[in-house]
Amino acid sequence: MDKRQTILAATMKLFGQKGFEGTSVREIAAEAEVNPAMISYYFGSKEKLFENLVEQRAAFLKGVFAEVVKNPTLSHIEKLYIMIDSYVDRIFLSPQFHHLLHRELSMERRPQMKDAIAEILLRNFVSVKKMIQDGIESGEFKKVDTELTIASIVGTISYLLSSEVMCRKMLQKNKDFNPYQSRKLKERVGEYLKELMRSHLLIK
Amino acid sequence: MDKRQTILAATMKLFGQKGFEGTSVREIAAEAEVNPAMISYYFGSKEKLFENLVEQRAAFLKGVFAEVVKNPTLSHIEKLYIMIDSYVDRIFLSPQFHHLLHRELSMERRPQMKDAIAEILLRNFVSVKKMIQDGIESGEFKKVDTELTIASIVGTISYLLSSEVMCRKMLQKNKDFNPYQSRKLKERVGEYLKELMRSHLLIK
DNA sequence: ACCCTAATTAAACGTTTGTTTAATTTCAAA
DNA sequence: TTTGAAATTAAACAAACGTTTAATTAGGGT
Repeated sequence: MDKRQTILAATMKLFGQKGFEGTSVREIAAEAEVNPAMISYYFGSKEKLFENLVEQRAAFLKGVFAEVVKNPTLSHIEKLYIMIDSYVDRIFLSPQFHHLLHRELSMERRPQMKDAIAEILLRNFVSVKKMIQDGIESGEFKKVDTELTIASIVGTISYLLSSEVMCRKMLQKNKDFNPYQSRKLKERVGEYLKELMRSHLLIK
Repeated sequence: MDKRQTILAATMKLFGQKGFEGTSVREIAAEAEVNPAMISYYFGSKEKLFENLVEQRAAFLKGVFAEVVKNPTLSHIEKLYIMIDSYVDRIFLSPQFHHLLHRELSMERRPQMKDAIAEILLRNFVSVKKMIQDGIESGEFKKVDTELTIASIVGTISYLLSSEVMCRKMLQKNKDFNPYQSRKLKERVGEYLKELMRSHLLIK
């Protein structure tokens, strides 16, 4: 197996759980079952390792929204449904990576990294925004605050999944309920957001 | 002046900016202009210092929602308006503390601290939930997903303010725009959320 | 079988970490 | 003025940190 990938996987796990400064290079090495020196050898430094991780994961989340926007056979609300499902899938797929990005964003260390992350998170922002504005111009949607509407979509998912403890308490679930792996919850969030957006956007 | 308070203020600033593990005791001491040993002297340890900080701030954010719910002269949507304004005020007042709490929540260190934080954040959750449910039973509100509705309110604000960089990029503002201190933005978020909740909750 | 480069290792590097120690200063009560 | 507890300090502590070094191993190309 590829040792670089093994290290990146261990890094993802530990940075996700304990954050960048909360994780030591030695911990990562132990998790990946490699010698600590291998991390410097392959990545140069802990910080470069972080950059590599974000880069790799970001490439994974390539934006496919641009195509959806252009599709002429779909109504605007149908396009939005696709985007909602896409967001829900994405965050449920790797909530820890999502946390990692937002944790980094909310801190005042490594400003260049913050810029890169904002770039990644907003990659699809433009497409969604354009789509909603098209919907408004076409008369299908009400004249809403476009930017904040997007914040509501992503923010709802993000807040709900901000931690397993929090999610369980909010939804009054018992301890063995695993929010991140619950398909039921995922569907519930998707359906809720679509209903929210219907009443928010569609002209009665 | 009270040295304990000086240290707590410095801690708030630095933990907010760089996180718990990202801030050293010596940095805090320098910021507060005290000897590093004073932190152990007054608080015992860095972790206890953190607990003291959260405790102090949490007391500051005491829940006043219970009274609002009982008030018979207000309609349910009016009660919700008050709660929305309260949330907006709260997060805009000290976004860095808000970040600090959520950062800690999203990490798997110090589980007891996580429980305490979830407790604080959900302190008003029950009141809001009850209020929405009352609104549904009285026929004023549609039968919505109560828990996720609350997640939308808090999540929207939280996501928008997740970082100054992010906020500026989302709203396409220039570099000298300070989101956290913009009264205009605060009002915009409040108005947006009220409109969102009107269309989401009120029966046409 | 030889060679060379890449991979891997244990050990050590110099810093920085949170915390403690032991000595000193401060200052109000006696 | 003396006394004693609280406050404050500089220095030192051991442990952990990210990283480097220097030596060794591995393995395909010639």
